[in-house]
Amino acid sequence: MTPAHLHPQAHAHSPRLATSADAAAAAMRAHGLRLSAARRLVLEAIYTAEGPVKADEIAGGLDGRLPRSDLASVYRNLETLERLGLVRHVHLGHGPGRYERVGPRRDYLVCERCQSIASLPCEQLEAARRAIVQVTGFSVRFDHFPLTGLCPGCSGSSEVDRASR
Amino acid sequence: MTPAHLHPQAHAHSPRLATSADAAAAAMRAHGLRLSAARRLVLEAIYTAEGPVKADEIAGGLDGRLPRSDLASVYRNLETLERLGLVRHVHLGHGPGRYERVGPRRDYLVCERCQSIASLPCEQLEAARRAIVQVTGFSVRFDHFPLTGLCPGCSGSSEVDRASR
DNA sequence: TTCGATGCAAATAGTTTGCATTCTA
DNA sequence: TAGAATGCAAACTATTTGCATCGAA
Repeated sequence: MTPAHLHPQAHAHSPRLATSADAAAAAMRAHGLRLSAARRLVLEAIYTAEGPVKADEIAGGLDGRLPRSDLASVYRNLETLERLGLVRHVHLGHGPGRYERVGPRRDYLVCERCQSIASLPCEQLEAARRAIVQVTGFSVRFDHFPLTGLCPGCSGSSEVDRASR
Repeated sequence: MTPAHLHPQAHAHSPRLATSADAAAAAMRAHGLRLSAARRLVLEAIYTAEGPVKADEIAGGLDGRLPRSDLASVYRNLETLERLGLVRHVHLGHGPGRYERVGPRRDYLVCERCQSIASLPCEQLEAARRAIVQVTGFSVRFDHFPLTGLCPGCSGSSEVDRASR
């Protein structure tokens, strides 16, 4: 039903996708799965987006950057790709999950006052994780649920400001 | 704003509730709100339960320990009580939120392999929070979304065990 | 020419909202 | 007795599932 727009210059325009598509194709074959157009599209979306994206954003075609697709299939494919280790999902607060490619992991910090989001490579919080394993015995990660709190700006503000919301 | 807090048993049947009910009544009056039966019931559930409880568990009457009530009203009252600072909610993973009384805060650690849950007073992870504010400038808390990772048992297990699920 | 994957619709889980009725202050 | 709160139903958001059809290998 929507075959035509998928194949054009994937190589010229999406270098990173080309690579991931290869990796994906390999993973697919290794598991006896098919690399369908819809599947390729989800991968393309994950690699086109700057950060973690919502399923409905993928289905919506990322603001016209990609063709739209069926939401249920998007979810099914995200699950498949997660199982294959090509994609993972994170939470940046309440609301829908966000999906991103598996790669260098980042931790996300969400300000509960101004909602600003910061992120940084996981390694930078290694000391904090060590402090936690030392006290609790748990080897924790900060990269699935968000770290919430006050951003530098909001934690520095006055009591009056803080009371205003 | 949060006056009468932790008095030991004042009355025979619901010692902790009696106190919280007083605090609640005060907070209600201070905001021109009414302390209705349904509202009292939600508070009673929060103080009866051992840990954080789901809205539908409250509506269900905590396994017969309390009368059942309407789920929508439970949600409305939880929201009200949260606004008044008597209740707060946490997440212990995917799935429904859990509600607990405001009081000494605890952080929750969830094992992503065996699903076991541990908790400890927030203060015990102060060093970790300091490490994070030092690197990021964010003053984070670990008590709203769970800390996930591997519990002592699961992180110590062999590759073979780990591969089995 | 299979059977895995799709697309649509319907189901499910968690939570919120509209509204006529009830009950607290 | 005014209007806050209830209870029921319906809406809503996020996600999953059933199923007939389609298409990649």
